[in-house]
Amino acid sequence: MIDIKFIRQNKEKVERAIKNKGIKVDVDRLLKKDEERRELLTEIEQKRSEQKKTADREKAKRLKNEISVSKKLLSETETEFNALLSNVPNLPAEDVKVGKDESENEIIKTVGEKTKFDFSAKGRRRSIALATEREPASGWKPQDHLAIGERLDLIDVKRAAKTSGARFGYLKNEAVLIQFALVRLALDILTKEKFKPMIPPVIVTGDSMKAMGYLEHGGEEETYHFEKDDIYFVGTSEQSIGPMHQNEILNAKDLPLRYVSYSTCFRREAGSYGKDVKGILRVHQFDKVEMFCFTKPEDSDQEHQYLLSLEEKLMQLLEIPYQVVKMCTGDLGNPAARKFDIEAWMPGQNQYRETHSTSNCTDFQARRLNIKYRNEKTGQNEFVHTLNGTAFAMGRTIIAILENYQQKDGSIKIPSVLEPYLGGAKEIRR
RNA sequence: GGAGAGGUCGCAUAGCGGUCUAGUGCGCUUGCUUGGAAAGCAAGUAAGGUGUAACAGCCUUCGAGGGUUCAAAUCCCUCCCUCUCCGCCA
Repeated sequence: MIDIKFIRQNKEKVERAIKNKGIKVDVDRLLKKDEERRELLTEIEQKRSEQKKTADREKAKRLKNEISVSKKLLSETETEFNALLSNVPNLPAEDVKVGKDESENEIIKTVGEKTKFDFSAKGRRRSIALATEREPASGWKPQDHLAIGERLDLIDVKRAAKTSGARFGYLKNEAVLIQFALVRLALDILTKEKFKPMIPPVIVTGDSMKAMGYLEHGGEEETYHFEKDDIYFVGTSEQSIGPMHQNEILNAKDLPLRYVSYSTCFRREAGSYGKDVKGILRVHQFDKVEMFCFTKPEDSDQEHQYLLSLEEKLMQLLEIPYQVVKMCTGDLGNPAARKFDIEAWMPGQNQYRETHSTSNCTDFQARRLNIKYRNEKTGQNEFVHTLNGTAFAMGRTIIAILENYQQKDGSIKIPSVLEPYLGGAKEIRR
């Protein structure tokens, strides 16, 4: 949520931000409702004050009726006001490029060479950085994760379709062990960085979900919503970690407050029919290790860079080539002021695909969640900033490993950083 | 799922139609006192909105929402949550 006072004083700026995010909100009407709302409020407050003071019962009764009429008007006005206000997205940060959609995102960094498959040394895969000399042997093409997964009995989407429908998958055998290895690796790295490990609820109330800012502008369609109880399955554990401190005033000395949480994530993937239908790249359910931070406002940009650096560190440990993409305004989403994605090179698809995402949501979520800290300098309670970032999204990271680490003989080399977590296993072979 | 008890200012508690502008204790802050500390004494001690140059003022909030009343922490209704006992269960 954006501060209504800020909108009053910066109308043009807000309208430009809305336009740049590719969203429609009637700011004029919002401001009109704001004015109406305040007028009614003043009127009611005056009458209430009078009503309290008067000793005349007749007058009190008359005031009571007048107040009740105005209150009804006020409640209607506020309903519309709130709806309009919650549709105002977070403002993009100054340094974010104005752009229409993902086609205008900027690639700001590329790390590692696209994996080349040099099989001249009989199935031994060279390190990513060095394996640049040769083209693949003639007639040989890297397989995609589904082909690999089925051949090595690691992934089963056919049976998942039978039990659960489209866009589900069974992970099997070493794929499962790799998932838990990735979880351990992420937790080991991040607990050293003072992140508190969490396993959160994957179901949250409607209020929590709304506060995180993912329901507006079509977001509702992306969620599994159980209307009977007004609860949602989370699409990411961010939606469960953020609301945890709802209506709290955090201790300034505890900031930045960092959590790393492991949870299953649920997405309806409505509107993505026909897109990424192969394998487990885009599924309704996957597990993810997620970072979430609460910071002082002045620290959030630095924290954002820090989250990005941790994501990169994790990818570098896996030795998977990737690029860092900075989202343009049109691809930021509702709550984010700035967002970076990491896209891993996926040889089976011959393209970079998103595996990580990190956003600085500034005070947008904190306002709705009412999470503050005491600013020692001003003596005031101020809203904190919230940030989130992927540590590992399991399915996609496993895809990246299978596709980048495949050998000519059909086996998969285990990334060396994961070996200790897999009892020293070095490869998957059948 | 069944039965019962309860949710009040950071914590603990009182209040059960107007005296609540929510009392008291603890905690905390400041001052006095002290060589310093403790104790003692005194004062203060929420959030939000509106408003203001800034104060002031005014309004709201006793789990949430509705209702009764001139007047609600207090009465009524609905919902949420917590605790105890029973049942079921990984």
